[in-house]
Amino acid sequence: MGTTQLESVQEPKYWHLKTVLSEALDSDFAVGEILPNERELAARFGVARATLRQALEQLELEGRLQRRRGVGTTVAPPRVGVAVSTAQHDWTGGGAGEAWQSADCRTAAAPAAVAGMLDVAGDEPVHIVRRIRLTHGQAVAAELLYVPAASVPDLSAIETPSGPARARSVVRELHRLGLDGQDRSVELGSARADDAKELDRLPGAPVLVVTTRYLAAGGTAAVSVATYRADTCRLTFGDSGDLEISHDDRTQQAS
Amino acid sequence: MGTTQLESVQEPKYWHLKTVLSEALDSDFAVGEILPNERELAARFGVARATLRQALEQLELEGRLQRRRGVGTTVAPPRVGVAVSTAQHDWTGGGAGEAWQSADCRTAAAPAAVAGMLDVAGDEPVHIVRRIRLTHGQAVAAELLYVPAASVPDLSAIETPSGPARARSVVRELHRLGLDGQDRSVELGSARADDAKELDRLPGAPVLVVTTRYLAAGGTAAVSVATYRADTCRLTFGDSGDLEISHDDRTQQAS
DNA sequence: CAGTGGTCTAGACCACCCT
DNA sequence: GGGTGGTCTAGACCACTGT
Repeated sequence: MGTTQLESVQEPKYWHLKTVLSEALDSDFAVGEILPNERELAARFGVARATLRQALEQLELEGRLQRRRGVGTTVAPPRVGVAVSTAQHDWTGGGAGEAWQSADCRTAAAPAAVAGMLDVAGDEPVHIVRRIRLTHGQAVAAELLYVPAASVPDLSAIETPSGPARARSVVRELHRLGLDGQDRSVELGSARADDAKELDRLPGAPVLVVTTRYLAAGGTAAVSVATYRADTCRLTFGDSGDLEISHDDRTQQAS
Repeated sequence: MGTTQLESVQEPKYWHLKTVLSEALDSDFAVGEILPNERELAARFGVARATLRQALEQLELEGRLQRRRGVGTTVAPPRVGVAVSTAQHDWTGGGAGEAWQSADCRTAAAPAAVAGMLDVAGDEPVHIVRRIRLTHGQAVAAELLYVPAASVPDLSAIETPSGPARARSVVRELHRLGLDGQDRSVELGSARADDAKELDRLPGAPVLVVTTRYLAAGGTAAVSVATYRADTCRLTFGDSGDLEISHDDRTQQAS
């Protein structure tokens, strides 16, 4: 019959929804504005809530929305550019409005994967420094810095054996070593419970895991595993001075 | 009554499931092995399929599983380290077993965000080169390389106006410019339909979006937007020679 | 064709935040 | 307490892959 097959394509509903919402966000909403709640949105678009949520999840993954339990869904600001640069390094603390905040230090065996990158046995205890990275007052990353005892020989063992003060001591001693180079890798992960708490996210939230091996005196002086909030961060690797991308670069869009 | 509250903690089922599955993968399964299907797994753990799927999704996000419609769920190999280095660059093609494969070239206006990074007007047409990055025969990244006409003045306009041959010409001309530096950023995104197809993933699959601005002769010579499969890739930024991390570093785990 | 993962529904209850 | 997002269920059907 004359049933014109409009929408002949078999595009998933949630994908189409995401596109529609994405365009609505561009035109009808300001940053920080709160959206109608999920039940109402679902009703408005004539889909089940689960389907709507699938679309919202994608938009959150792309950094366009921010959802908080008990509060609501808001339009997210553009992602923050976070420098993970080579030069102005930074176990010192970093520049401008940014900072690593040493939160704690304990001594324990490193996970096998980390022990393998350090030059230590799997069960040898190392200093484990916990740091939080703040940008504009917001926590954007949580880091575990693994430092073999051999890297900080002058560390006075008598001082406070743990806590923030100890953490700062370790970082200070480490800094005196100088730095020959570093190897770094970035991959996608999901937040462990403790990291999630520091980052004000739910466990399992997507994070960018930056693993750095610091080289000094011909060996591996330390290994850092930093988890950055993937929803709000854009990692920048400056190679020639800073740059400010006027970033309305909406990560990806439907074709 | 005497209902002992075992499992008093309020840990989501899918989270607990993920942990259990993760340990099972470590001990009972080999890379490439196929898991029981979702309906059976769900039954075996006494949960709804949707709940099981939530756990599988997380494990896939962390690169531990690979799911293919019509086939099944298999245990994924460790992530591939993909060099996104500073030195041996690489609009030339790259080293060893790796390569960018120029697939196509067309001329059109760049998206607003890209035009802003280039020094061109939003509606000025630029060369858009499509390239695919192969590693061990597998496509790991799809790239769009935006090249203003001004960057490749010697490009003979008469030659094939589009297609792979044209793409290679543009890259060759670009390479003759030399390189003063580059700014790079990495963020999480979701695959557009066309990228997803190249990467053998479904639309919306998580990808690492690497945006690079190539600097030459005091200006921006080109901008590259490359989307890497987040499930299989670990981006490496070597700063001092190569390294081979014996990487059984399982991105993240429950505490 | 049978079997797989992918999408979708219409409910329910829970954990959290605010007032 | 009322409203929000987060979890979970038990189904159904679809799209794709292999044989």
